[in-house]
Amino acid sequence: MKLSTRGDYAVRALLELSTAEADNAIPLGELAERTRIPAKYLEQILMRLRTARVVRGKRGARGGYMLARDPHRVTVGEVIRAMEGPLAPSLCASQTAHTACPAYRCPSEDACVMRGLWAEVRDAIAGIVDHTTFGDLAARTREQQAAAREMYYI
Amino acid sequence: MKLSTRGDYAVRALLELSTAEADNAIPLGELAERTRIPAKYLEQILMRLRTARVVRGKRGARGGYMLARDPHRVTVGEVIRAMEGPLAPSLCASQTAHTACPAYRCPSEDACVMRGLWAEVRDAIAGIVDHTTFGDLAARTREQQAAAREMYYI
DNA sequence: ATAAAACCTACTAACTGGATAGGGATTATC
DNA sequence: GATAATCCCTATCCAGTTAGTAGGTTTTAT
Repeated sequence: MKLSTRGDYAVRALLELSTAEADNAIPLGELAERTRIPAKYLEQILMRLRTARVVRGKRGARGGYMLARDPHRVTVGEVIRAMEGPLAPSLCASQTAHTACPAYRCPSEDACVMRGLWAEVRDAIAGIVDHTTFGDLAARTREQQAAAREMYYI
Repeated sequence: MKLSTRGDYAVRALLELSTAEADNAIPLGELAERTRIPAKYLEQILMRLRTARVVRGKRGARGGYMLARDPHRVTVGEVIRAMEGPLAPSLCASQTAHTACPAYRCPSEDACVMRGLWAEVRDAIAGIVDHTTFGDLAARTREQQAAAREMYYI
């Protein structure tokens, strides 16, 4: 159930964008440097995120990338789905990309025991990632940093 | 977060073995036929499951495969891990195969916001699959079949 | 002895992940 | 209006994994 680097990179880059000031575009090069993600690879990821309407690009000099919305309105789940596809372990249990069950002995959608289990798992994952926004993550990051500073002063 | 066919096949084959009578070995060919999984591929999967001590093979004529334990003592989580690796979205949040966080800006294990989130997801998944056994699944299957028969008689 | 079966190793084709490369289009600034 | 910075887009490449096939060796019930 591991995330590919694509998903991991996307989340990390967005967290970086979320902690930046609103309406302040960060150029690819700087974002890549800050996150230590290969620039040209990050560019492709940002293209996907743009297609998903999660980020916006501003062209030309002084351009860069910024969140397309308020960080509190961008969920982690939406980003993971954009990068990795549906959350469900099996497409027969997916709400966003449902397909028929591949099992030979699947009695019917409603009666399929495996599908029931995969749907439980999907709901459990979605319950977390769809209710966590980049606004939340940015806030937690700030809290952590404040806590670290306090430690330092003692 | 999708399962590969390997994981899906493994679970389906084990469910088939779980509904069989105890101590009654099912030969590869029959298991493949019942589940409609390519026989030689299923064989490799069963080899892995044997290494994981989930199934046992009985050689020679009248041989076949059977569960190595009572179905109620084989969890879905254990099988998924054997086929797909750790459940956690990132290895930094894995309990079974922990490694350092790959993020450049990771402040520390305990303070890492991303790791916290991935750990939540891992716990949510594990909470389901580690508490669901093939005994449970077999029972649910029998219930469904009984319900289907009842429908038929009405 | 024979046939049925697990066991094991090697191979292959296709796909995916993780990049790298390079050119075209747009825009702020001088 | 030239220029430099920047996004935008497509192509290519390599390595590893997935999904499957093939064919042999060993064990065992009959």
